[in-house]
Amino acid sequence: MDSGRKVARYKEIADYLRERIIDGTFPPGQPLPSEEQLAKEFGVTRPTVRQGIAELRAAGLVEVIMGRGMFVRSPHARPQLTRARGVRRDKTGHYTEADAIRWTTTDEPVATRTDAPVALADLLRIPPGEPMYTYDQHQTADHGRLRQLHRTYIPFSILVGTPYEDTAPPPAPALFTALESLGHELHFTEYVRTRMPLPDEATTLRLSEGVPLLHLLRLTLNQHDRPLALEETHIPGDDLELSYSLGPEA
Amino acid sequence: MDSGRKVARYKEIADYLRERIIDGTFPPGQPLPSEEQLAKEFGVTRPTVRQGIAELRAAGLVEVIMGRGMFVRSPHARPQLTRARGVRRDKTGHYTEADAIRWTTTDEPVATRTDAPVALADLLRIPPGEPMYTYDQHQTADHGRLRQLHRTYIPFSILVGTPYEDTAPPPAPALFTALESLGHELHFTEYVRTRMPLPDEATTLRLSEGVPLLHLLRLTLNQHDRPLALEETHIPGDDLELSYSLGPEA
DNA sequence: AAGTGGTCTAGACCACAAC
DNA sequence: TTGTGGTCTAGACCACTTA
Repeated sequence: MDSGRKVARYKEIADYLRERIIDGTFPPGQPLPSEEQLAKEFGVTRPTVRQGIAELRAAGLVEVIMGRGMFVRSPHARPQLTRARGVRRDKTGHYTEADAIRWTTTDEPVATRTDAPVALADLLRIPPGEPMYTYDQHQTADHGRLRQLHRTYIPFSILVGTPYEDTAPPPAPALFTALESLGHELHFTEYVRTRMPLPDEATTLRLSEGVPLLHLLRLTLNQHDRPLALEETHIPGDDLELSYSLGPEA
Repeated sequence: MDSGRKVARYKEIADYLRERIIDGTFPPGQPLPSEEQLAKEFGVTRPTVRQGIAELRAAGLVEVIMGRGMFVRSPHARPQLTRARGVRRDKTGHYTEADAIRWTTTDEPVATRTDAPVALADLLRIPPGEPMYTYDQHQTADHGRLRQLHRTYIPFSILVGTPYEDTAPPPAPALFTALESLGHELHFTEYVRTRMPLPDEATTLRLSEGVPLLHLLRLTLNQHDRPLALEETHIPGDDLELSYSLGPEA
């Protein structure tokens, strides 16, 4: 007979630990009881304990370090960093990022030719399969504590009849200065999505378990609302926030 | 001897399924082989198969329906909905949301009095513990397909010496019209974060496993950059994206 | 009734980290 | 060497869904 118990034993264990993590009884960084310990206390076997822990790992509430133990994370804490999203022009008219982070690109960026997949072609309002210059950059800053994957897409069709027809323009944000020199007046739309990372994304961005990523798509448009370029950025979703300034619009 | 094998059996199973989900061999909605089936094919026991599946669930790649089976989700698909973030003023000068979604609030919103926790006090630049009017709204739209949790915070100190000292102002966005009538010129800053939901958040927002949530904080400021109010919104992170328009700033 | 996933036991052996 | 988590077996029984 099992009717007396409504919740699974492993869920009781997960709830017990989660409550104390949320209410601060177990503060961030604190080592939690070992699996063996919890198994004894709750009168269950280790696999049952592990099932409970798996729930907390997937929720980003704990971090498990092999051979050392299980430690409290703090996914609800105020993020360490706020990244202002936007594009500025300095006194000389050059475009820079609003957050002024100085990225180091691992592996010098090289322009490659790719054909637009439907999802991107849609945003850029070009036919699917149309060739684009593509920069793929794995960037780090602050001594490796900040990481992001950044891609710049520029359709060939934007560049025909310009000095950049044969020599690729630079990746963003220097790209914007180049585009402006072609007579475009720029504005931008940024799209924000979130999802869990794939294993390789988790590895390159050094995401720990239960940490989602932010997926940004920034579209560059000219004064006729024609899409000129697209950037795609993948950012770790923990410990940072984005900020946008919203003026009231008429 | 285990030396010949580098990767765990359950990981092989997860990789096998993940690859085929990503490359489209198993399209969204497709039922995947049963646990029993996979156990037989890979020559392992069911718990091992389940460990592999747990990984895909946590990544939002599959959805398991009790008694029916396991089905492919599509967390990488273009979102169904784009929500333009921002605040507009219509012809009569009233403030409205840029996305023009017509929310239904379950349980009529009631202004309650709460004391500012440090995190919010910080943003509002008021002392921690200062009293605030608080509206807590669980909103749905599009026949329940859209859901969000929305909170509006207004510090008492903003309202002293105004007609709203005794009668609470309305929640946002009607709040903005009220604030403007007090002589404030408004602008806004929005902060975007992401994290995995807590169990109760997953329940109220009807999030399936492996789906992160978006956490928005929108600060209302006046012409002297004084914070007037704060809104906190929790939104499901799947199947929708936010959009922001970025003008180049000088 | 048959098929699906959900929970749990009671072990075993391994890999890694710290002492 | 000891303690930690990581992997896996070989079952058992239950709850839910569909036919």
